[in-house]
Amino acid sequence: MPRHRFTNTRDRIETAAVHLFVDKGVADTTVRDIARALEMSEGALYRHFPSKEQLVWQVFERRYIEFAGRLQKLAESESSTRGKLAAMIRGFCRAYDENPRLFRFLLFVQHDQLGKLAQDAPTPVEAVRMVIANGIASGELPAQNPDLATSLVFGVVLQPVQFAAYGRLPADMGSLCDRLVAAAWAAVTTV
Amino acid sequence: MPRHRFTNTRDRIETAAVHLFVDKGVADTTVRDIARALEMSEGALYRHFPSKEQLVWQVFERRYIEFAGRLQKLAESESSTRGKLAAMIRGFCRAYDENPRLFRFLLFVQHDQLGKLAQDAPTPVEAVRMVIANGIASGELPAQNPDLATSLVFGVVLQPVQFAAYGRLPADMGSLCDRLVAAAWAAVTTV
Amino acid sequence: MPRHRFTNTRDRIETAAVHLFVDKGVADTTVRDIARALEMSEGALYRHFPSKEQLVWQVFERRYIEFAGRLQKLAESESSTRGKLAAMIRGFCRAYDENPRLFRFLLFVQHDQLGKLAQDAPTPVEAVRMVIANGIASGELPAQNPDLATSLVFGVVLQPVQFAAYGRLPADMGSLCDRLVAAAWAAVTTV
Amino acid sequence: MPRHRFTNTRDRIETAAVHLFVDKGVADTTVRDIARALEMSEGALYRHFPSKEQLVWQVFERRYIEFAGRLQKLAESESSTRGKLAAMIRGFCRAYDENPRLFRFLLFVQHDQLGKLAQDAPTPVEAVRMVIANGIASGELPAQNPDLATSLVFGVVLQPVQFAAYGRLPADMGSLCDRLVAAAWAAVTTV
DNA sequence: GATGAATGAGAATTCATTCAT
DNA sequence: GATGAATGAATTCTCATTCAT
Repeated sequence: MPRHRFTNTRDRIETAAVHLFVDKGVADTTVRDIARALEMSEGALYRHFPSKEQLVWQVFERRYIEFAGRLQKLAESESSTRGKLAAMIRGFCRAYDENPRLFRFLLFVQHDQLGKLAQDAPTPVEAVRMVIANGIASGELPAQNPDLATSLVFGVVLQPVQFAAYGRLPADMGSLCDRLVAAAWAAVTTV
Repeated sequence: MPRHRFTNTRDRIETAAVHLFVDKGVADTTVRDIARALEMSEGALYRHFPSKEQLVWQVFERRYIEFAGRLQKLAESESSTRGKLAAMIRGFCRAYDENPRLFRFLLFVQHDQLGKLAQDAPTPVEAVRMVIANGIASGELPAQNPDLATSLVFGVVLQPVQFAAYGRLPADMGSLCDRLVAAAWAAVTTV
Repeated sequence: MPRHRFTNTRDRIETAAVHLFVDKGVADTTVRDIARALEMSEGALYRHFPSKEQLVWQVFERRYIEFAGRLQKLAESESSTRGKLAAMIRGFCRAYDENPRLFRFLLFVQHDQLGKLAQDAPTPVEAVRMVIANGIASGELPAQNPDLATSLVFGVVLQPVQFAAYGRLPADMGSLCDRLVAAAWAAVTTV
Repeated sequence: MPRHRFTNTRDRIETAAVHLFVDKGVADTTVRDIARALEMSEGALYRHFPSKEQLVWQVFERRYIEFAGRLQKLAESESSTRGKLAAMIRGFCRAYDENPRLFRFLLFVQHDQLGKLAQDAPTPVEAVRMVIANGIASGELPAQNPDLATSLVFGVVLQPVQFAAYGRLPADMGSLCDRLVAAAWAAVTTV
């Protein structure tokens, strides 16, 4: 039985790559860096992905959509708008705490990768926006620009993540979660 | 007498560079790109800055500290914590509207450049944090972690800027400003 | 299995580089020149040494110290001062005749590279100086400044090498060797 | 009356250039370096010489031939071969002590410049060689290859200069001069 | 499946030289 | 005569990718 059925090489590559991408930036991480981190030859890496660019993209796409799905599920598990938002924010915090490096990777490369997503791909932004738009429609949230409200929720959640990354806040998002829920709710209900 | 008495070459370079850096990212902007944009030889650029790295850094440092000073002044022009925060947020919106590209440049390169700032250099983060810490001390704001509160303010302001950059929100921050003030205040007063 | 099991690439590079360095000077030899001489890409060269500067240095260091060791051994094989000096001078001549280009390379780049040698690295100069200092101590040589005497020996040996390089003397040092021994001995015994 | 009739700009340039060439090497000395050393613009330098290459060459040629002439005169001032050689060696030492930097410059750039000299240009080597050839013809020197003898004289004189340049011998050649005369004579009379 | 040398297309940077003012 | 910005060619070095073994 091949060993790599359990120690999936592809996953090891992704993990090492994400690690380096976050530490040094994507552009400053060379294929050689990744190979060395894995004690593997450069050529061997190309058996697992077609190009560096594709590696970035594939990791991003998979995880980004996976995360969007998770948020979607969490929203569906609650009935009220407030409950849905709270659940999603908790999902953010948990995702960060589970794998801060991956989370930061998604944040950092967004700018370059977002444009490549299929037009109709599920995204965290869409998931949150949908909940907010429905909340406005149902009267649970005051009338307002749903995009602006969505950006406020993201800002309230992601900025603390950035601060944590720079060491200005403790690395543990879970401990801040309740406060973020409260702040986000306050922000979107105060027009 | 210099060739261009009125069109300062250094400024032209900075403007063109920032333009390209925002569009393509710093790493993907070559010195040749900048030279072409200015219809100037690559070599000529090096009369005006010693390296690409230094160009990025010098633009960042000058503008970042300049902006920090502006925020500081705005805070001092008001007496209440709420007034100070409102003035600063308006300062953010105005700065963005005056030169969205420069603002986004500062946002994008922060990550790499922040560490190079002198330890005691004034920063926007410090300016806001000081106002919040004082507000907590004076009782105008509820007791809370001032760093977390600072991050909430930044999140509420900067995330809409990002959305605007992606076209999800109108480019004009001025029109959103009052709402951002209200949201930020709500976020930092809801513990 | 390496592409060339028997034709060590590193050695081929060193040989070609030395060849060019001697012909055109180090500064006027480009990495491209070396690559072309080897029918190899420039990039490929960098697998074998980290920079042009290091290539020069590594070739110099290895050969220079190797040669110093050879001289040292030759000196030890004789008991009298005269015998030691004669053996060393024969070593010079033989080294030149074996690989005139390498010898001239060492001569030419000395000036820039000598300072990089470890303080205690064995050098040809030290080897000769030691023999002379001992000869003075034992009375085999008249009392005199050992550094000056050392320089006389080097002058008597190396200047003919230079003349040979310019074509003013036959390329074969071996044929001049006995005369050089006699001249060097005369120079250091005539105070 | 123009100032530069006395403070000849051309000479100032040559002096500064030689200084830098010896310190850093010709290739590593930029035109900008020279301009800065003279507090003069780069462009202005080009009024005084047509190219960097020509600057090197012109300094070399002028001084080299001038020096050859000096040696020639010194040889003519003596009647015996021994006297002629002694006078010339004293001329070497004096030339070095007068301007060690210039002397070392001539030594260093020889390799590249010698080939550009007119075939019949007077050189120090020719001057010495002529004296030796005549000495052999007249029987004052034993029969021998005059080129080899010439190289011995040069070696005995120039190697101590090199040692002085590296700090292995005192900078003052004059104090070594008598010894060098004796050593050179011993070397060319011992066949 | 793996290796790592080799490729080739740039990238940043330098610098002698020119030239408008 | 002087200035110094500008040019443009060259140089060192990097790196994603390929491929013979």
